[in-house]
Amino acid sequence: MSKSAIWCQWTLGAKVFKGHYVNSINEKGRLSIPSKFRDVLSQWDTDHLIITKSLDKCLMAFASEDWEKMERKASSLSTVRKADIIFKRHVMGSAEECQIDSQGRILVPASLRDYADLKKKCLIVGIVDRFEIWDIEIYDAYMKEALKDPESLRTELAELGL
Amino acid sequence: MSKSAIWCQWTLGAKVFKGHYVNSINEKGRLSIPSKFRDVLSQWDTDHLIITKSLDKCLMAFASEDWEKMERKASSLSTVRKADIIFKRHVMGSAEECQIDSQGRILVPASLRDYADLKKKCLIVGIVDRFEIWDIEIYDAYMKEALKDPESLRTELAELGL
DNA sequence: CATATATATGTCAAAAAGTGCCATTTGGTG
DNA sequence: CACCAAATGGCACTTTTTGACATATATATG
Repeated sequence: MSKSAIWCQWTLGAKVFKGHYVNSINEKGRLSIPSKFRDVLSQWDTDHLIITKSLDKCLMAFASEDWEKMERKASSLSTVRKADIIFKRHVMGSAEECQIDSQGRILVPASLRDYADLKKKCLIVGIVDRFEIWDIEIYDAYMKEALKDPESLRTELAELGL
Repeated sequence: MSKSAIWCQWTLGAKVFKGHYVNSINEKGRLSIPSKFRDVLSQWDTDHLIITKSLDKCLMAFASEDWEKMERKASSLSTVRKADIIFKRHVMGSAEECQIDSQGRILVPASLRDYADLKKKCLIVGIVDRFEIWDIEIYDAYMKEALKDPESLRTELAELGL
């Protein structure tokens, strides 16, 4: 499937994940999914998410349709090439299906909670076809670092036509 | 059999092994299999696993159906080529059948336990048609090393369209 | 061959983790 | 300010995991 085909899909009026939300996770790992995001999910008529580790210290959440695209990509990766295996172990291996309960919450599995070091306040960031879950302090520190050298970031992005 | 044929099988709603779980192995080598994985096994209507050594310092576990695929592949390997023989000795030769008990536990045979250096906390990683069992410290060290240069990993993966 | 030692298995119970439901709080909107 | 929807907190209940202990089986040793 070409990239442009995917892109078309998003331009045809489909709802996408966007925006920043700060929600709290409790001691047992329950976290409310922002209602706007539940709206987005409802267009796939699904009440579950696939949650997995990002390469960054945060989690990624997908609707199952989009997760399957990831799986398809992963299945074409090598079983011996190092980068490929690392990706499969880390990203594919840690994926878990999470049911959204009647009050719009999920239980974030313990190992994922630990990985992203989710404490209390979580930042939920919509990124078109998926969203990320960060511990808010970690996110703040990360962005502070990322924006420390804004000029070279501008240069890189400008090269991409932005 | 082509890769795409295998892939089709997974898209037809079959449950697959996925997710990271941290369980403890006791002094006698007993280890709980995550209940989600037992669900996956139940679709094959089986209560035993084939466990063997990975090329990495961890174990691999298969449902018997999928193990047979491995055996078929192995039987097509050369009897004289070095890599083939090593693979057969190491992976096929060390395979053991483990019964899941009424509480969902297996006894990990001593030789395999030693190989993977399983101490207390084990990480169990679902990888579609099999799962891996790691000592958690070894896994962390492995991933830390693997992710040490995240930028080049990102670059490599980006080249694959990820 | 009898005995000691280690290894394996079965069962029980405590502890930890996950789930469902209801009540309260929060925050936005008219 | 009153209303509504969204988010959170609390509690009871279920399932899963773990630890402990007793019994059984195997292996080694004198």
